[in-house]
Amino acid sequence: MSEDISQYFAQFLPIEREKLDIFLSKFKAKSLKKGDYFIQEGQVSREVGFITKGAMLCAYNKNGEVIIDEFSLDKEFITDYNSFLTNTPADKDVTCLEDTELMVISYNDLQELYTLDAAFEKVGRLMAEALFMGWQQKAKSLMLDDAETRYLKLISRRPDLPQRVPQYLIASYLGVKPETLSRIRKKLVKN
Amino acid sequence: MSEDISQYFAQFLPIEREKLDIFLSKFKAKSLKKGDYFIQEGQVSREVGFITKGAMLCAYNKNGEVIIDEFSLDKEFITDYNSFLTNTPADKDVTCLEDTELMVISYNDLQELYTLDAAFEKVGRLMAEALFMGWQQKAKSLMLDDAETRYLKLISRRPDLPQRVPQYLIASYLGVKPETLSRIRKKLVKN
DNA sequence: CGTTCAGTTGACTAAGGTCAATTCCCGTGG
DNA sequence: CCACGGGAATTGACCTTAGTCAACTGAACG
Repeated sequence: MSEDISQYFAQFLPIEREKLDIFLSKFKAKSLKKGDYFIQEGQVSREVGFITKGAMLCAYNKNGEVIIDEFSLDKEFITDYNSFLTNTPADKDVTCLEDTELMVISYNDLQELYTLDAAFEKVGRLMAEALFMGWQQKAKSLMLDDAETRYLKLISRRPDLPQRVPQYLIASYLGVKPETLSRIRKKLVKN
Repeated sequence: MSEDISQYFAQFLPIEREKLDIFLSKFKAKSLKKGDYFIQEGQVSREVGFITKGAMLCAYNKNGEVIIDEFSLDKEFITDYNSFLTNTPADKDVTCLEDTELMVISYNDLQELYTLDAAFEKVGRLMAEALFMGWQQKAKSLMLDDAETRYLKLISRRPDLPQRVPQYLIASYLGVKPETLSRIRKKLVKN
């Protein structure tokens, strides 16, 4: 629903209803089934998606091995921004862990909005800044935290994750093997 | 010199000379000595710096241990963007590895520019997008690459770095101990 | 009921960390 | 000009920790 996107923006950005409606009018609904690709490595990502319902997975492929970059659940934006912004092939896969409903906006529509009104340019800037700070936090955690700490942070940030995704994918996200995550969890319940 | 900033923007952003001059007029020169702080953990960063000459170091403090986040050399922007953008205390130190000359712009001046003209808003968006993609690349490398690969990437990206900074700081950047970097280097020359 | 696959557990291995000793480099002062 | 001192870098011996491999358990599904 468009209302979900409205609420998402309202939480961090004051924008007039009228302009918000123009913005929302550019989004189109998209339905994907569990296992479907939203973005495939090597192809250019030409749209940004907003997940209204469902769960998706960003993953790198390291010579055969799947490395989870991020889980994206309801009420989040998703794309390969690098591919989207620079019109170059994506370096990751984005797939659906569950049947997923999206609202998508195309690159061209977004650029058109930017030229239309400085308010949209500002939305773009604030979103880029927010994304940027999120990635910075992620890099910081990768530099400073061990797997156990990152596990605890992940489940506190996304408490429903263990119910929705298999544990071996969480292990991949943490950068450890499933056996190691199993041992981390065992140690945690003992304490 | 202002000209360095002009060139920096020219390389990735078309902006009219007139507007660029307004932008540049907001920058002030700042000189720091080797060892000086540009940003101190716990204090709010209220300005963005552009290094015209010198070398700086972003570092986290992990209970006493220094963890290098990034080296910043000539012709680069620098601040704790998270602190700068959200007006919250910085979570890292930024110090000078060498005597350093900067051009700095304040948060208020930057926000004023944003309201002045959509062109500035656009500059802000493009810079945020560029920063964002840089951090994404960094996180990707932290997830996928081992210390040896990250070392090779670092010295190919910044060939002069080994001459300018001690090796134990590079080890810290790579997330390994000085002994380990020494062994990595030994192995590399043998091959 | 049996197959399948995720998750757990144990034994072993390998890679990086730790600690200590030694060498190298460079600036300072005799 | 050379000797010395101190921090950086290297090297070796040992230890800790996560990875590997294999066996086993358990829940889900036909």
